[in-house]
This record gives sequence, C-alpha cells and structure tokens, in this order.
Amino acid sequence: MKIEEVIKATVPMSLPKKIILNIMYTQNVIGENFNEIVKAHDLSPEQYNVLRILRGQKGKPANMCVIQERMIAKTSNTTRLVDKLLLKELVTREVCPDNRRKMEVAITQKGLDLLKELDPTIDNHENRLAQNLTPEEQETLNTLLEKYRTT
Amino acid sequence: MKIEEVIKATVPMSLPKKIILNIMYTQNVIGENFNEIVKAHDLSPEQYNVLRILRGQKGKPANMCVIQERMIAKTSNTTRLVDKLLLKELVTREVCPDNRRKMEVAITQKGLDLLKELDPTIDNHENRLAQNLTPEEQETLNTLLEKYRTT
DNA sequence: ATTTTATATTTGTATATACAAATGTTGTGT
DNA sequence: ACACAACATTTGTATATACAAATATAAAAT
Repeated sequence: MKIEEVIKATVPMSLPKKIILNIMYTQNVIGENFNEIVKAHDLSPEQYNVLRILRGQKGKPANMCVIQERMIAKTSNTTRLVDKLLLKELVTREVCPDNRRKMEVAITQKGLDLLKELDPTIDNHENRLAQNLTPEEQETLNTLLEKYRTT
Repeated sequence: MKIEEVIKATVPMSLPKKIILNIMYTQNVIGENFNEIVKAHDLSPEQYNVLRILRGQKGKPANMCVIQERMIAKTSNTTRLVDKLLLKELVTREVCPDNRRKMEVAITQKGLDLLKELDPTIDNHENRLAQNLTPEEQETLNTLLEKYRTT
C-alpha cells in the first residue's frame, strides 16, 4: 500500500516528504507487531531491548551508559527500565567496585531463558516482513537507509 | 554509519534484523529533528500532524475518525490532541449538525499562519535528509519500504 | 588538601501514550 | 414504539517518555 493511501493524502507530496512518512509509518507497523510479541511475556519493547543488549555482553556486565548508547531510542530512561527488569528478576544490578559511580547490570539465567523462549517468535516476525523483498532488495533497503541518514 | 556501529553490536545480525533496527533508528533520527522544529513553536509532533491533516481538508472540516485514520500513529488520542489545539486557538470544534455523534474540527486562520511559518523549516528538514540520495535512490527507497510492509 | 569540573546515575515532574470502559447518538429488527 | 446493536467520541487510569534538576563519586586544577 502506497503511503499516500495509508494517510489518505488529498494533496500531492514531494518525494522527500513521502520518504519520511513512509519510514515513520513502517516503523509503526513494525512496532505494533513487536509490541504484541513482547507484551505476551510481560515486557515492553524497551525492556526487551535492554535484555537483548545484556545478552550481547556474553556474561560481562554492562553499566548504565553502555546500555544507553546501545539502545535505539537514545532518550529512554535506563534507570527505570532496569528497575522493572530487576523486579522480575531478569537482571542483577550492583555497584561497580572499581568506580562507585557506575552500576554493573547483568542478565540472569531467568532473563536468558526468557529471551531464548522469545527468539523464534522475534526471528519469525523479522523474517516475515523481510520476505516481501528479495535478498538483493533487502541489501539495497539496508544500504539506502544508512546512506539516507548520513549527516 | 552502519546500524551495527550505531548500536555497537557485539554479535553478527541477520539482514532482516538489521533492516528492522535500521528503520527504527532512522525513524528516531528523523523524529528528533522534527521534534525540535515543532517544539520551537510549542507544538508536539502529533499536534503538528493534526494541523497538517486539517489543512489538507482545504476548508472542509474533518471529524475525529477522519483525523484518526490519516494519522501515522494510529493509536494517538485524537480527542486530547484536539483539546490542546483548541486551547491555542489553532482549530475549532463543533458538533456536526447532520449527526450529533460526530464533531467537526477545522483549522483556524491562526493555525494556517502557523503552518505557513513552519513550512520552510519542515521542507528543509525533509530535503536535507533526502539529499544524501540521488532522485533514483529516493524512488527506490520509497518503493522498497512500501513493498517491505506489504502484508 | 581543597575547590572546581566532569562523569554516572537517579529522581521529580509534567506530558504523552495505550487501552479499557463509559457516554451519548443513530440505525435496525421485531 | 421499543429493545438492541453499531458507531463516534470522550474519559479514566496506569504506564511510559522527555527533560531538568539533584545526588554521588572521581578526576583535574590550584
């Protein structure tokens, strides 16, 4: 469905404007599905994201600003996200012995188990959308997005 | 900048996953800039969006569900967005005489003036990002995004 | 050693969002 | 006409987000 149909545009739009609306709307479509998946396991998308980052650390704990800089939405409130994950015992949080300003956050076995349980559904979601494109088109889309946002 | 660098990925990712992260992150970059622009005029991005929709009506008022279906984020609370715009006298809201369930929302001259003032900055923002791509690449990006989210 | 500056995280608060329930109105079937 | 379903919008509420200010620690400057 063309973006003009999605927003039922009444006036013609420039190509740059269409691109922006297209990206915004596509993100929304992705987000809605993603939200449903993680919500079924009592996670918010951002909470899932933090767990994913911590798993990527492969056992090494991450401090708050490392988590922050790896998140997609750079303005998320990491403290409160980690608070929520702590309550569910999906992560641990301790003061860093080398630098008492920093916190060491690590994923627990329970957190790893939850991610493992979610993995197939998430992968499926990612692949289902990408299947609309050939592998070459997928590469092109990826490259164009990166080029597009070059400052 | 490649998406792997943006989120400082420690493990290799599938192409479908990269595309999703790329779209989410690009939307974030766009959104941050856009937010700054409209915030300088005391609007939220969604408030701007409603004004834009109303201008597209060319004088004809729109009722709430028409506004809703033209928005990018389909879960926005249109009532409260219009409340805010009313307070600033950027729109009017009256009960529809033909069907008292419906409301007729229209943009005021003050609203039109505000949009006109914002237009060059918004266009500039849209064009600046698109300039990183050739016109052909812009077309391709647009087409691929639409194909990507085909259900 | 003490003040200043920079860093890391947390907290407060106002606003926004998501989603269910409530309200009021219109259309339909009997 | 009356009951009931469908529709359009609003309201309540819990949670999330954005952003500034506060707190605590460490590093640098004097």
